[in-house]
Amino acid sequence: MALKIYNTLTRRKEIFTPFEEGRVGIYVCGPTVYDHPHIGHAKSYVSFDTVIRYLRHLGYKVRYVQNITDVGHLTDNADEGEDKIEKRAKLEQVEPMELVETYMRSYYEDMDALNNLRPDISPRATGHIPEQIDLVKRLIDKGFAYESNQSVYFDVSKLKDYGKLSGRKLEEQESGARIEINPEKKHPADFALWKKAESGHIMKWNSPWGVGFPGWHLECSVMSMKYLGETFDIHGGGIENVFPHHECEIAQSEAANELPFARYWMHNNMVTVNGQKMGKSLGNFVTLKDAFKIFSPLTIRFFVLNTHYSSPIDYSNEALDAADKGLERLYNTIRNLRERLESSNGAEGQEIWKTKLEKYKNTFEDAMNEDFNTAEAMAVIFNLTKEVNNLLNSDEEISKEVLSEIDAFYKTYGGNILGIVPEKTVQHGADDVDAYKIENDLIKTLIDTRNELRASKQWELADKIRDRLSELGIIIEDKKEKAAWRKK
RNA sequence: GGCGGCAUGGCCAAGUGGACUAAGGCAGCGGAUUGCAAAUCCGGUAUCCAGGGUUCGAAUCCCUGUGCCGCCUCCA
Repeated sequence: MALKIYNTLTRRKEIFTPFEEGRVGIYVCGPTVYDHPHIGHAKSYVSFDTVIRYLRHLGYKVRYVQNITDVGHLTDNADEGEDKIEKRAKLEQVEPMELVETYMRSYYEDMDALNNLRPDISPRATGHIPEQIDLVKRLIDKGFAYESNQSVYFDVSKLKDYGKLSGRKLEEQESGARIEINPEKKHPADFALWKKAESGHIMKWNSPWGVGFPGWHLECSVMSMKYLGETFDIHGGGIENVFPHHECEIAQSEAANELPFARYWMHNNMVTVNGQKMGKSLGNFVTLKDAFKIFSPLTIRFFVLNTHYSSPIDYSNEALDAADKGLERLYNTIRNLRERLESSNGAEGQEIWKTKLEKYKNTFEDAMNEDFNTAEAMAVIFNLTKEVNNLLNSDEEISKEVLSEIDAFYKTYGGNILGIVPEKTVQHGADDVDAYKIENDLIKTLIDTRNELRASKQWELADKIRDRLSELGIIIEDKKEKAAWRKK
């Protein structure tokens, strides 16, 4: 079955065919780094990370470009107001570039924790000013842009299909409904390609039109075409950026190149917090650093992937608790499986499991092929998990081959693709023998003592040890062969 | 005002015309297992916001209504 992607441009699910055989170029709008990343970033970048992981699984050679916006675009109405980065830099009394560095590091720190693979190229807007100026020049030369009071605007009336992504028609827009009309523009929908720097503006560059800075749609056009070509496969971003940001990117790029820009547009939906929209300007956002204090990053990843990328999710402690427990159950099984694998000593393989795993692989891929249906893909993993538990609980001997094939399934599908299964199941367990040697030995001693008590039916004392350990966050499980323990 | 989306069991959430007698997770209930637990397994639990229509057949398509949300300023 072929991979299908919902394309915002055509408003339908389409079979994905790359522009160049075997290769995929994908550009995803990155963050503006003027604050710590929040839970909305987690949704967006976990979703696209999974897309990239899956494309690679299918055998494509993927080039993943995700920009860092380090020029603060403007705080309030269209093309007016203060620069966000400068504003924040003033507040923190640092250089804008110092601020950018701090939050860029913070961003990668959190993305790494979420187990997102780093993009192949992370271009920064300030590193591509000459290219941006070039594009503006080309647009002026072609008659798609005009200079006005040392700023340059894109003339939307010159582009006949402006609005094709968002489905807007110029004449339907109620101009000035929410924003002041800028008298420098010919048409209210015209957007800035280059802005004149007012006095006091710090981040500014020389240009043919005077000292200024680039308009906020420009960088994405420039950097995507520089690294992926004038026409490339997938452009991703948040749904709130369909208009105006992505619409303007298309306008600029296609006007300049006279070629189609991105072929597939993918938009992920938003995060609400306790039912309310979360937005930077609303100030109600949950930073990932705060969320990580309560929930593990992989729990958040699991939570995100449990809903389709194009659906909104509501962040709440209850929802995260549920995700945490589900993930824990999965980890329990994988830990048990791996323990069993270590102590297993051969026996011949059970052919039936080969067939079963084949079936699970196919259903998993069928789900992912349907526009990256991660929720369904995870259901496949849980269905398998139930069967694996049955197998592990049964008295029959299990071959090493079967155990390792199941483990390989978890590693590939749960690990490489979904990114929720770690190589080693350490974080809820006691597998990391070296790092916790004393801890491990102490607990083992207690368990041995307790086993002696149990052997002589001194239940009260045995239970007391179990209860006390439980208070310390250590769960003891009495099994047939030996008692196991794990962290809560 | 314009454009777009959503409404599925107690909660979260897949499914978008026919093996749906509706996946999966969480919670709860009954049972198995256990010295008791934990972990695990088994079982029961929804007719898909309301009304109308199309169809041999609809959660899935169309219309109307109700409710919620997003975009039209920056935002992932």
